Amino acid sequence: MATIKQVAERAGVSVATVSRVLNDNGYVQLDTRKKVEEAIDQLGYIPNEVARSLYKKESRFIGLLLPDITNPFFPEMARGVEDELQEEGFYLLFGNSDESLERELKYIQTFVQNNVVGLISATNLADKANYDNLPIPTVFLDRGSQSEYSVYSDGVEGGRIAASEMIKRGSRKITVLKGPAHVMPVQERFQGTIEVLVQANVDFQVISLESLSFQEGMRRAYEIFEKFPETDGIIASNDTTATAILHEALSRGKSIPDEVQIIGFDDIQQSSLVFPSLSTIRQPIYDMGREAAKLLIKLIKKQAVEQPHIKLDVSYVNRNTTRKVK
Amino acid sequence: MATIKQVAERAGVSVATVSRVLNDNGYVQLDTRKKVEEAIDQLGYIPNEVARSLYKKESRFIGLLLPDITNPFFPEMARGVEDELQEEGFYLLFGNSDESLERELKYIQTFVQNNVVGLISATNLADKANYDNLPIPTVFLDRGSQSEYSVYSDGVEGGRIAASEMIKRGSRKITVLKGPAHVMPVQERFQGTIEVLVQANVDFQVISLESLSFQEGMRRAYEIFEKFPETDGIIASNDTTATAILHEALSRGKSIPDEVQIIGFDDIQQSSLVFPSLSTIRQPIYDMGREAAKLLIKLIKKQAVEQPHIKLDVSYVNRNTTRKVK
DNA sequence: TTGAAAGCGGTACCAA
DNA sequence: TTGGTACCGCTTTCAA
Repeated sequence: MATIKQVAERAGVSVATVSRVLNDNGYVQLDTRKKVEEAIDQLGYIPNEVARSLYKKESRFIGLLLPDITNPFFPEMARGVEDELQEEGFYLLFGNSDESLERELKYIQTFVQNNVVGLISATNLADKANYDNLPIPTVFLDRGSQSEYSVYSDGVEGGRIAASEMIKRGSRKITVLKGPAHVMPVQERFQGTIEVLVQANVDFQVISLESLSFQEGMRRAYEIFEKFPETDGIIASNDTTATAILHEALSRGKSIPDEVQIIGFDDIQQSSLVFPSLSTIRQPIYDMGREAAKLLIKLIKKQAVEQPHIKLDVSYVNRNTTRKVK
Repeated sequence: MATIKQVAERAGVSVATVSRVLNDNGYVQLDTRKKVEEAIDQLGYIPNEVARSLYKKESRFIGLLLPDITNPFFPEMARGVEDELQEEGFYLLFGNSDESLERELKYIQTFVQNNVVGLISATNLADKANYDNLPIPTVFLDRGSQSEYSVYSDGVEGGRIAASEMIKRGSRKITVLKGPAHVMPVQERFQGTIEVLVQANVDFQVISLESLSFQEGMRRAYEIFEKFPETDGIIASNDTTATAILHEALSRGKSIPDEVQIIGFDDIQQSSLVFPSLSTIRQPIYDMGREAAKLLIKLIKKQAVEQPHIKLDVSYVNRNTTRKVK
């Protein structure tokens, strides 16, 4: 790997001059610049970003913290983040926290140690202490509006929509899934749903979920159909649990959506591929990632931020686990 | 952010001594160490990895290059890589190449500029030039055995298994999908399949795919059912295209698996969630990621590598798009 | 318009 | 057992 010094020698100038042509600042005579550029070409020189980062106390890296990339919700989000960053010349350092506060802290520390210039976090931590007095801006993704900077979608409204679609489409004995307490956006959905259900005065039950996994969905689905066999509509916490419920219903010979309607939340890719395809509340997952990156870049560049909390709209996606509007 | 110098001052020792306690090498008197540790605690000091990296000419980062994390095949792989790395104290720098040679090169360059110590690449590049005389070891993932170090699964055998299961389960007019020429592992599957089909002397057609996307799968599915309505078995290039074919078949009222059997390849998560659930050839995706990371770490540590090419086994997963063995 | 040199925050060699 | 210091590769100030 060639260094700036070698380039300088070859071009017969000082390193300062090379640095000037590299960064295109300060005065450089045209022919001097030419000589330098030739030397750079000949040596195949690329500047060492580590040295730059050390001096400038900042890198081109942004840290992205996710609960688990294996959860189909997150790849799309990560892609949104990356696409936006990439356009702005930033790069991604990435870690799965796996719901471990310790692992999360470890990643944050490593990020900071490496002069990362910003952080995007989509973890579900109960505890914000990990993020206190960080020397870099942080944007929280998909976690409601409680933090200083955040990008999220309108969970309460999504929950409302789910409930009113369910009612509109004829369900009268509804079971609502309540996601784990520490997952903020899932609580908001739940609230929105309950609000509408209470107002409309329809019968409903609540089943609590310990996690948002497929397996937990299966377990609870079993419980639902055993305890509340008369249920004719299920509002799930997310698409993964909705899919689990769909499976359990199908394997019990329930006709979907005729006997039971199901509405999910998120609109992950696979929701259109299950059978029957899943009606759901769509979050603009990719855009959420993109917006978070945009906001973070503004913060990094110290540009004015008009909206520290960006709330994106959700919408109902009508597929085949719900009936026609009556 | 405290620096080593501040720690040294506070502890009343030299930076050299602080460095020694930090790295736990060289002689340090017990009470000196105590003083230093106290100073570190009081200042909340964490060493700057950038400075370390500059001096040592290596970081704790490994670059991971993927075609597209949004493709459900890759998250699991990335997770395998990360889990292994994390245990060894390495971190992940990550980029989606998006099938663009240029973008790929850009990422590789950035990785190198940042003293990354190793590279894992799962892209489909036709062109290996991007990887020539890199100063760091590279492991190629899911790309056959042609490169110096590689981790992949036995595609040829997988293709054979798919064909023989298809025949065993009664299909006699088989359509085989042929993935894009530049995607190596997909070609191997194809070869294995053809080999068995020819040997068994059964009727078959080949349909070429321009990509492995769901949309392309839909297009070709249409073509298959129009051109070869008598097809009674379809061997897809991967699970995504298999799922597309399943949809098209279902929407044409074909009974699956009675009229047409379908076998996919990969066993991505969603394959067990589609309906009917997809019979497929399972690749150990997570383990592939993990093995690649293991191999790379060996290379980085300059440990002996007995196996530069690691081929993992595939297996048939019997689900509901295939019939009982006759 | 150019170059010399200090400094970013560590590590490691050598001398004390 | 400890400290002084050169050095990693770059940027930037200051002087020429």
